[in-house]
Amino acid sequence: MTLAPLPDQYRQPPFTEDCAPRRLLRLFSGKWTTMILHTLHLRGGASRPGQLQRSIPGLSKKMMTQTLRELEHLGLVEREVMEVMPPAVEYRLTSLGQAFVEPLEMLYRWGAEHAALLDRLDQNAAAS
Amino acid sequence: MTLAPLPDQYRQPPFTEDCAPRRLLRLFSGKWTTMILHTLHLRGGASRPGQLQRSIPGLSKKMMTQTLRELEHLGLVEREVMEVMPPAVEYRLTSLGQAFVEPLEMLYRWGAEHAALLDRLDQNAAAS
DNA sequence: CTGCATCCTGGGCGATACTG
DNA sequence: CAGTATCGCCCAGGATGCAG
Repeated sequence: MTLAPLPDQYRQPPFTEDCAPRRLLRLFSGKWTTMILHTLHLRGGASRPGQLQRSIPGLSKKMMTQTLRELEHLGLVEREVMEVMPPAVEYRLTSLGQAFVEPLEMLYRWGAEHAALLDRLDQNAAAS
Repeated sequence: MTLAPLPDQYRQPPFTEDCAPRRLLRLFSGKWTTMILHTLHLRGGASRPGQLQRSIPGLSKKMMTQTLRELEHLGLVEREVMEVMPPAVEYRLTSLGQAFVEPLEMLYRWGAEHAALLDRLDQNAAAS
C-alpha cells in the first residue's frame, strides 16, 4: 500500500531543527566521531583499539571507547572480542556505517579541494 | 616564488583534529548556523532579521543575532543597515558565504536522499 | 523593529587513577 | 592490551528583561 502524502501542517520545512543536514551534522558533531569513522574506513573498515588510538593524535583512551560505544549503539560499528591472552578486540564498520562514510568522504574531499576557503575564514577572524 | 613542499613531519595526517572535514564541521557545528545559511540561500542570499527568524522555528532572537555576528566575523555574511524609522536591517551572504553553501547543500541533498538511513540510526538507538 | 546584557543549566570532553 | 569510574572545567545555548 502507498502512503497518503503528509498534510502540509506536518511537513517539515527544509530548515527545521530536524532537517536532513542537521541530523547528519548531529551524528558527526562529536569531536572524534568523524576521525574514527574515517580512520576505520582508511584501514579497510576495521581496526584494533590500540592501532586506532595511535592513528589519531590527541585521542584519549576514554574518548575513544566512549565514541566507539556510541557508534556501536547506533549500529555503525561492531565490536568483536577474540578470546585470547592478552585480550584482543577489533572494531569493524557495519554496512550502515560504511554508508555514512560516503557523506563524510564528500566533506573530506570538499575540504581538501577548498582548503584556501577554509583558511580565509581564519584570516577574516584574525583580521577583525 | 614557489613554496617548497612541506617536510613530512609537518604534514597533517588525514585524520587530525584540524583536518579538512573537521574544520568544515566546526564551522557548521553551531546549532543554528547551517539553518541560517541555508535559509539565506533559499531566499536568494539575503533576508531581514524578522523574516529570517520567522522562517526558522525555534530560533530565538538572541541565538539568531549571536550566530549572525559570528558569521559576519568570519566574512560569510554582511550586515546592511538602512537608515529609516523604524530601523531596517538586511543580512546578505558574501561570495565567501555562498561558497560554503555548496558543501552544505551537498549534505542537505545526501540527507534527503538517504533519510531512510538516518531513520535507522534512531531505530537502532531505540532498540538497544 | 532590531539588538545587547545577564543569569543559569546541561553536557561534552579532558585528566587522572584503577581493574582484569 | 582493553576498559571503567570519578571529578571538574568550560561553554553552547535557552530564558528573560532592557534599550534605541
